[in-house]
Order: sequence, then C-alpha cells, then structure tokens
Amino acid sequence: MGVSLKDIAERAGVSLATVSNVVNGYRPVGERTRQRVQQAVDELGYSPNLSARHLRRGRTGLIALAIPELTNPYFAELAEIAIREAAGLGYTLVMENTAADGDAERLLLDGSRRQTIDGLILSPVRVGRAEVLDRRAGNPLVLIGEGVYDTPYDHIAIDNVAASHAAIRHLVAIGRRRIAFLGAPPGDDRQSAQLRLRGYREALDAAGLPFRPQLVARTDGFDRTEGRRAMGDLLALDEPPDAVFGYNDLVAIGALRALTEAGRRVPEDVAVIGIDDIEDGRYGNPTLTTIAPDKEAIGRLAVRRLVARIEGTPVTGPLTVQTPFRLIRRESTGGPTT
Amino acid sequence: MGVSLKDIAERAGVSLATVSNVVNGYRPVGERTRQRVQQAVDELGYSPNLSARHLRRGRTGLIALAIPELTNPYFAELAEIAIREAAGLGYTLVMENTAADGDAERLLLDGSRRQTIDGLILSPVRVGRAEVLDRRAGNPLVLIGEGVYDTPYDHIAIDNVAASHAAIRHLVAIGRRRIAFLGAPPGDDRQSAQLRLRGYREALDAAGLPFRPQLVARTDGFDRTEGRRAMGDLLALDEPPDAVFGYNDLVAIGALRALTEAGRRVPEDVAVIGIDDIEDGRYGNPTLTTIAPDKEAIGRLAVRRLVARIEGTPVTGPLTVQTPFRLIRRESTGGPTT
DNA sequence: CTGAAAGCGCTAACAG
DNA sequence: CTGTTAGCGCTTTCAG
Repeated sequence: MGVSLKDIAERAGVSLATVSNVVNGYRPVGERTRQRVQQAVDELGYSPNLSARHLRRGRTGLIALAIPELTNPYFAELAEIAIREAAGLGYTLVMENTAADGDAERLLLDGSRRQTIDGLILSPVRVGRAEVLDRRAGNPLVLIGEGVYDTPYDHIAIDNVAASHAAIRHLVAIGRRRIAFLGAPPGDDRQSAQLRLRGYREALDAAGLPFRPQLVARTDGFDRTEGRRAMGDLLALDEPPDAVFGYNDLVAIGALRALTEAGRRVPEDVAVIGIDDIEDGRYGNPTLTTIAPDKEAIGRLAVRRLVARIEGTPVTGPLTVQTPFRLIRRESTGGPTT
Repeated sequence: MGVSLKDIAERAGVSLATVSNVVNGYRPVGERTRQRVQQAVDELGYSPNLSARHLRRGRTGLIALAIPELTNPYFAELAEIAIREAAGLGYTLVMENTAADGDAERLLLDGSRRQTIDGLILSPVRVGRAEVLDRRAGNPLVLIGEGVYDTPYDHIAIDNVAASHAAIRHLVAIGRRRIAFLGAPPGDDRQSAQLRLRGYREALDAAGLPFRPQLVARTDGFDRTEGRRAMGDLLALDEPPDAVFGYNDLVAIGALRALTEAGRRVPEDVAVIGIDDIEDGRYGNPTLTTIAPDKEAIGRLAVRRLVARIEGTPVTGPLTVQTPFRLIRRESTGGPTT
C-alpha cells in the first residue's frame, strides 16, 4: 500500500486532521504548519486513497454515461465532451455501453452498479417511461436524447419533431416531392425514431404532400449497414424517392453508399439529409447535409445537471431542456462544395 | 446510506462474517444459514458497498484505457471491445482521453489516478521509452499500439514496419511509382508514425523506387482535416504522386476528400490506402483500401494481460505481442465495388 | 488554529 | 461450519 495520511502526519509532526485539512483546504491552517505538511506530502509523494475517502464521504466521485453504441461517432463526440466536463467538476466519467439492449438499460437504472456510481446519464432506447418511473435506486439520473418525457428526472434533448420539420422543409424547398424516411424502427421502440417519423409526416402534411407508406423504410438498427440495405429497398420501388431523410447521419451515409453503387447521382436524382452532424458527413463524397444538434450543450448540461443533483445544489430551469439545432447544408442537397 | 452487511446480519441472526461469506462465496456455509441470509439479502435489497470493499481489499476493480482520441473510430471500436472484455472479467473500464497530450500521459503513468485504478492500458503517443521506465507508480501497465519497446511492461501492437511494407507492396503491385506518405509527424513524436514512415522508405527501397522527400507530407495531428490539408500540398507539387499511403484511415479519408474536391479520379489518377479499417472507410465513395489490424485481438489481449498482472496470475507468452493484420483491397486502389 | 477519537462498510485472520 | 475482532485510510464532530 502507498503512503497514507498517517505517514505524513508523523513526518510533519502534526495530527491526521490537520493533514486532511491541508490536503482538502476545508479549514484554515496556520501558515507554518501548512508548509511543513506540504513538504512532507511532496517528499513522500502522497496522494489520497480514494476508496477510503469515498467510503467516508458516502460518494464515489464516479458518474456513468450510458449510451447505446460507442462506435456511433455521435456518441463518441458526446462522450468526449461529457468526460471533459465531468473532469472539470472533479468527477470521473465511466462509459457504459448498453448496446441498445433493454436489459442492460434496466440493469443500469436499478442494478448493482448503482452502488458504484453517484449518478447516471442515460440515453434510453428500449426502456420507456413506465420503467423509468419504477426505478428503485435513489441516485440521480439524467436522461438524454430520446423521448422519455414526463418523469421526475432531468431530460435533455433536441426537439425531434421540430428537427424533422426543418429537414423536410429543406427538402421541399429544393423542390423534392417524393421524400422517403429512412430508419423507421421495427417495433414501437426507439422513441426518437417515432418522433422523427411523426415530424416527417406532419411536415409532409404542412407542405401539402401525401404520406406514402411505401416511402417509409424500416431498419433493424441505425448504422451504415442498415442504411445501405434499406436504401436498396427504396431504390427497388416502381417510383423511387427523389429525396431521403435519414433517422441519423449513419443511416444517411449508408444510403449515400447505396446510391453510389446504384449509379444514382446525389443530389440530382436523390437528395439526402441526416441528423447528428458527425464528422464523417463532412468528409464524404458527397458531403452530407444534416441537422446539427448542439452536442456541446447536451454533453455539458447533462453533466452539470447530474452533478448539481448529486451535490444537492439548487437547480434552476425546467426539468426538460430542449437544446438548439441548426441545418447545415452540404453537397447531398445541393449545398456548397467547400 | 443503503442497506449494509450489518443490517442483514441482524435480520438473519448471524454474524457479519457469515453474511460476507454468503455474498462472496469464499468459505462454505451451511445450507440453512445460507438460505436465511439469502432471504434477508433479497428482502432488504442489499448490494455491497464497493468503496468499503475496495478499501479493505486494496483494489478498486477499475482499470483505465487511455487513448489519444476517442473520436477516432479506431479507438472507439477498440474501446468497445475492451469494455466488453473487462466486464466479463469483473472489472469496470474507465476511458481516459489523453488528447495526444504528453502531460496527460505522464499524469496517467504516475499521477493521482494511480490510486483509483488497479491498472492502466495506455496508447502512448508523446511519452517515450525513458518516461515509461521512469514510472514510479507500481500498478500494472499494458502498452498498446505504439512503438515504445524494450520496457518491462506488456506491449501489444501490430508490426508497424511490416504493415507499411504490405501497403507499399500493394501500391507497387498495381503499378504506382510516385508514392507519397501522408502523416509524417512534425517532431520526433508519435513513434508509430516514425515506424510507418520507416516501413515506407524500406519498402520503396526494396521495390527499387527512389525516396523523394517532397512526397512525405507532414500533418499536425492525424485526423480528416489534416489529411485533407496535407493532400492539398501534395497536389500542388509539380509532379504530384500517383498513390498515397496514409498514416491512418482518418488522414486517408481526408485525402480522398481533397482529391474529390480537386477533381482527381481515385484510383485512376491517385490510389489511396490507409491503416485501421474503420467503418467509415467501408462506406465512403470510393471505399478505402486499408491495412486492418486485429482489433478484437488487441483489445481483448490487452485487458486479459492487465487483469492477469493485477491478480498475479502467471502470464505466458512474450512481453511484446505482435498482433496480425491483413490488407483489405477496396475501390481506392482499384478493388471491388462491393 | 490544532488534536483526539469515532466510525464509514467491509474482509480476513484467528478462535471456537 | 460460524463468530469475534482488528483494521483498511479517510473525514468529521467535538474539545481544547
């Protein structure tokens, strides 16, 4: 075992409590004593044993960020932001990969992990409102990104319906009429996909365009592979779409690939738009038009809210926070080349 | 605070030690007692306080994976594998983002974190052999991916020089003669880049091709942006290259984008190859030829080695393990379309 | 401003 | 097979 408080208390000829106060800076300590202690700390290379501290304090300093897929760049980018923010607030963030699995999500909400972490940021995809309400664990929870509303927990997300409206309006504005939705969920899972699909329908309606069920392509998962496959289905239609709105950038990128392979021109034959603004989309050929959520805001706010709840700081603002988004027009809908 | 051992000891009318034994299964416990204890555990919803356990055991059950950039899909994919493997062995993996910063790496090697984690998997980019040898912290360390050899620590990586040879041989085999290297490090940092550059030179030599310094493009970092910028420099040469070997897939993808913007055809005018086999490369236009490391092997082996060191299990096999790689030919060097 | 002492919850000897 | 007990290293009253 390493150097302990006791070791340096002896070395500096003071009590444990004094050393603790020097290390933590809680209570004022005489200048001379402080220096002696500091010197001992430096000489012996002391650093506090966090397990002991946590045991005593009843907190671990760990918060978890649970996301459905680490390899989705959107979540990697979000995680990077959240890790930084947590570190700045003195917390260590551990990532949990739920792999979009309901059991994994439930286990995090209630399982044994709850003893290890002071709080949880969860991006739920399988778990619904009822299960969140049923939660027994008492530590703070912040929800991000999906549509589990009306719970007693903080929830930070973009307005999925409004984002879809913006995407469709853009496609309509550039003259498209047969607009497909790519990435409808198989069951009634994945709230955000339901919401985006709803936004799609509403926006078609608002534009006076008919809703055509055959233009809604289901995917099993939301990655490039599925986007490509489902785009293939759409291209096989008698009257294929002249535009595609992807549930996220990943499926949209898969769609771009399918279009390239099929020899279709983008955007001339088919325009494509996604959501997330992941970096791949800025470097593809063509580059991908997208709805860009404010990841910085989501990541930082989620961590700050969680930490505030953990520490009992009064929290201002509503439980549900809608973060801003903006449309970034790129080549896939006829935007600029650079 | 939650339910403690003591609570359930009282409830079940047994001693603390017995409860502990039931929970941990260390020592045999009578069937009747075990049942009573188990029942109390279930009724009260007990789960052990890990801080206390860690304090007592002197271990935390946490291992850290420190990588230079979480938003590089290569590392995200690797992290996903490592997290899974660690969970299977009863450890929680926390990700540390060094952001390719030397201070961050040194802090992890020796800093305060060392008290929190049982062991560290580090992908060093700035820190060299000397600094690794100087390390004072005593907990186990496994190095991955870069070229810090001849240390007393386990090291798992592909053979960078051999990988470069394979890449260049491929470009030569498809008839290229003016082959550029994209992603030379600015200083003498980033060992792996040095090694890949060395492999590049050796392979040119072996193929009887001259080494032309102007075909080595430096980048400041190793992302898409820098790849694109540096490719622009190469295109501005009087005699631009007919092939580009990128330090990794990310810079290669940036190069592809630069080529598209410049109206060059790939692979007809310029062939492109990278290293890493990230998923983006499989869905770009054109798709990217690459050297694919065995990420599964690297991620799993790194965790297994580390855990073995932590637990004092005898470790077989050499300190430095070279994991296999293979060349995957795609459109960017004239490979198949699907 | 500083010290003494209690105890967070758990595990691992050691006794029985 | 079960119980008792001594800490792991730290923070935090409470006294001085």
